[in-house]
Amino acid sequence: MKKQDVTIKSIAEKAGVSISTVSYVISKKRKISDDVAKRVNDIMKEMGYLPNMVARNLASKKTWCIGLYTPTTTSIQYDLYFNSVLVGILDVLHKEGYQLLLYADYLNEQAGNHPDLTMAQPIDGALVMNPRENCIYKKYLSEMGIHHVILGMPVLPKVDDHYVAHDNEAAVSLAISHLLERGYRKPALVAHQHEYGVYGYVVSSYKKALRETPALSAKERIYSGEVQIDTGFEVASQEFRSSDPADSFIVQNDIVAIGLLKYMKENNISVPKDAGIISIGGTMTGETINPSLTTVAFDPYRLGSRGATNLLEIIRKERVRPGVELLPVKLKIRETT
Amino acid sequence: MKKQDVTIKSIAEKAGVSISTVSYVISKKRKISDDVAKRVNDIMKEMGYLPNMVARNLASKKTWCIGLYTPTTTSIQYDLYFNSVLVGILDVLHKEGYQLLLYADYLNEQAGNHPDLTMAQPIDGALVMNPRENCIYKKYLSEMGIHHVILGMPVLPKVDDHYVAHDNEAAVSLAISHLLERGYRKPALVAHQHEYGVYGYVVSSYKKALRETPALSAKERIYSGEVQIDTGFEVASQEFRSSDPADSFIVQNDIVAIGLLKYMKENNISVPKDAGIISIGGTMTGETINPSLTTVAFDPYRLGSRGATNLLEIIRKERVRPGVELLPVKLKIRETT
DNA sequence: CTGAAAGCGCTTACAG
DNA sequence: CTGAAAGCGCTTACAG
Repeated sequence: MKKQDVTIKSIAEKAGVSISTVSYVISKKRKISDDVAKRVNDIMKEMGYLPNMVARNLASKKTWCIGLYTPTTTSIQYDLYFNSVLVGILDVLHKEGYQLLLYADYLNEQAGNHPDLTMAQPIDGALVMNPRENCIYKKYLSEMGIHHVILGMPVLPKVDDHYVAHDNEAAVSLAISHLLERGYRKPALVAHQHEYGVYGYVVSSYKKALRETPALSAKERIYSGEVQIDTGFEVASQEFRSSDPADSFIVQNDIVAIGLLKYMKENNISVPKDAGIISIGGTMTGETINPSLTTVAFDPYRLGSRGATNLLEIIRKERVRPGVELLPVKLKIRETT
Repeated sequence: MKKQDVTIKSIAEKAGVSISTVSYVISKKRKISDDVAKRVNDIMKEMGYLPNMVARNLASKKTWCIGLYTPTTTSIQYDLYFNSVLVGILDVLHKEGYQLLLYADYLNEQAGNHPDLTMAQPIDGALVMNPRENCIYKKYLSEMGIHHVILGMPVLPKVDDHYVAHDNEAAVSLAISHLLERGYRKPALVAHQHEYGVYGYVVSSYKKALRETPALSAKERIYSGEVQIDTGFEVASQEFRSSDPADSFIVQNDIVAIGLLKYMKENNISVPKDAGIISIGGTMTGETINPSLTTVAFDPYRLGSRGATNLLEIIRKERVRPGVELLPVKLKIRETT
């Protein structure tokens, strides 16, 4: 008899009790006499019994699975930010006995129905990382009435959205005041693509700072692009060929900063003397490159663990009101400013 | 009626057919008359019916879930290698309609039973990344008769092990001959910890090269440690304080190389002039640091996708014999040699 | 303290 | 081409 074939029924027969008794021995939801409990437990151990979770889930209407809907695979592939978020989530779920189903965002790329949705395993709740405009997953979760928490800024936060995000507006103003202090006057902004929720916050915070700070050039220099080296390179080449180039760059990602640095090195623009760079939400990558990158640091591990914690509270009905949590950010001055 | 409450039964009633007919309309395992099929399909669409996968899985004894057992969360957190492997896996599973359950390796850290195992959702198969000696997961999978493929070298490959790995032995000899070509004579090796399967291969390949290459110093300089910056720093400080220090380092990871570089910078040891560094299986990290890191490049995306592909073949019984696949490696010369 | 039974929502032989 | 029914392996009211 293979271990997989040992069922609650075979245990019950061998122990001479009913299957409900075995079930209660396992779940401890009912008082069982000591001798029966011992006999059942011994037999379970002896036969290497492991309950079939699919059957349990079907009967109890609980899956102990959480879904994680991540950004596209291309952005996962080069960004350590994802790793820390993931680990934060795993640590919490693991402690509470939940498991993680991972979905990469193939969906928004293409129209129409998709196995990710139609064939999806039932889950008790979900985490949605950086949903884009019209995120199909988010819509699906809402329609299905599945609890979910957003990691990052929703595009248009609704009153009943639960989310955890870093305070991106504060991050931008921190970045700008640091640049100002260092003597830069013409900061450019390289934001994520506009379909991400964070775009609006970052851009408006940038515009506001330009408006309200007389010392800064009023000219808005706003770019956006994918998380890849080329994005930074392209921005730099456009900007430095303009008649009135920026003297500093705020980027939303270390990878983009690498592209900027590459262009500047090739064109003998000295950092931080001729131009400064500061990233928002930088990872270890910014620490290891040369020159090391000044950053407004986020805490992605915390983002993941807080999101998971809030989600579990919602599932357990311990948390009812929309949980909106803004995580603090912190300036780390390094060599590029 | 919430979408979640629409079942096959409610569809059947509304369409005036039996539930088996509805089931067959969905699965297409039986010829259904066009008008019935159309009526059922229309009603399903109208009511937003999505099959309950838990019930389906229980009845059909198939879960469409694959488990991924990864290394510890600490090593995930700083290593982009993991990301590429993950994306390779996801791409394949996604195409074939499988979903991924992610398990981080908390288990080997602690003794005794664990929810990861006892409460595990049933899966159709598993991928085990870099199992360590006495890996409990691997043992569990074998005992349960669950198909699995190892990503990376098993500690002691058994005849019926399926695995996909990079050719680490070839990587080491490639590294050594490159160092030799560059004029280095006293290479040190910084390997992963010995409980990982790859340790033996890397070390023996290193020893063999020293033995068989008269031009090389015969002295073995072998270190091992965790994937973190400190490891490299420590190794360098030990080595350079010895009476006969190495003139070059082969490391199994970019992160460790960063530690080496840090020590050398602080101690005015010039790279590549005074000492060379070459990594094995380097990621984008090695490309972005300064000086950029010479590496024997692996293809982690391929590792993931080949592993997943092989696993699905095994599950479908298209592959019976142990699948052992060694992936080729490729030298990328950059600035540290 | 324990058991017999209904039910979770499907799939799939069996029968026609 | 279609239906009635058994079964997947559990949980949990219901009954005693």
